[in-house]
Amino acid sequence: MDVKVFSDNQEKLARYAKALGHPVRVYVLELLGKQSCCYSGDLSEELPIAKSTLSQHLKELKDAGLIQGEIEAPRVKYCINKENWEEASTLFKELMQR
Amino acid sequence: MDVKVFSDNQEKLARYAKALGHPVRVYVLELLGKQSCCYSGDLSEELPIAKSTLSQHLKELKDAGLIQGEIEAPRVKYCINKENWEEASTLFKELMQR
DNA sequence: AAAACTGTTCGTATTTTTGCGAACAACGAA
DNA sequence: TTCGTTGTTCGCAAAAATACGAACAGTTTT
Repeated sequence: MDVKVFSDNQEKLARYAKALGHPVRVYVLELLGKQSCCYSGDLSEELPIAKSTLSQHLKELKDAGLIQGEIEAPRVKYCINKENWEEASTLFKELMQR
Repeated sequence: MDVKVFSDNQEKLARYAKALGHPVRVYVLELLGKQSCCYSGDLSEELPIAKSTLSQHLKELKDAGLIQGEIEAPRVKYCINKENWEEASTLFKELMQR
């Protein structure tokens, strides 16, 4: 049976927050707030982490639904997943506005 | 020397987000948004987790600066740490508003 | 086709998080 | 002072997160 303890929104918010819970991922999302899209390679140059590590962080953001990747020739173009981003925004707003 | 890669705000935001990255902690903060304070014992009854586990979650929120605890007779009263909560609110708002 | 470029996946190691029960500490009540 | 209540801390175990380099896969360039 399994009684439900947390609301969907609580679970979702926690999931989004968790995805935001690392400086690298905040960095990426902040960048995507400013410039609509970015390439993994550019990030790799700015950040002092191995590219495999960066790839994992991007995967986390993707799995959480906050970004989406699009293959573009040799590279991968990342941008915000607008729908989920707005959902996250709403959830955070609801929580914080008091 | 250690060159700085992330801004203070990025680090702070990640820290706050991390603290929000668990349903139990979201639950607590949501509650504190509605009712100004709460007691660990009440939470313990509503949530299906051991009291030691709850205590740890509260400690995390405290360490992150989002709540503060005040000893009140036999119990402990928790409430929002207003200053930091507002800082977190601002940081999230800045990130999300686009 | 071979080489170069870009990014993911794999294997591994380390650290952190999550969770529990038992033991403990602080306090008020009997 | 002894007992009960409340909540934290300790010790432990299991799971997840973080990070790296090596190997791999898909394209494009040569």
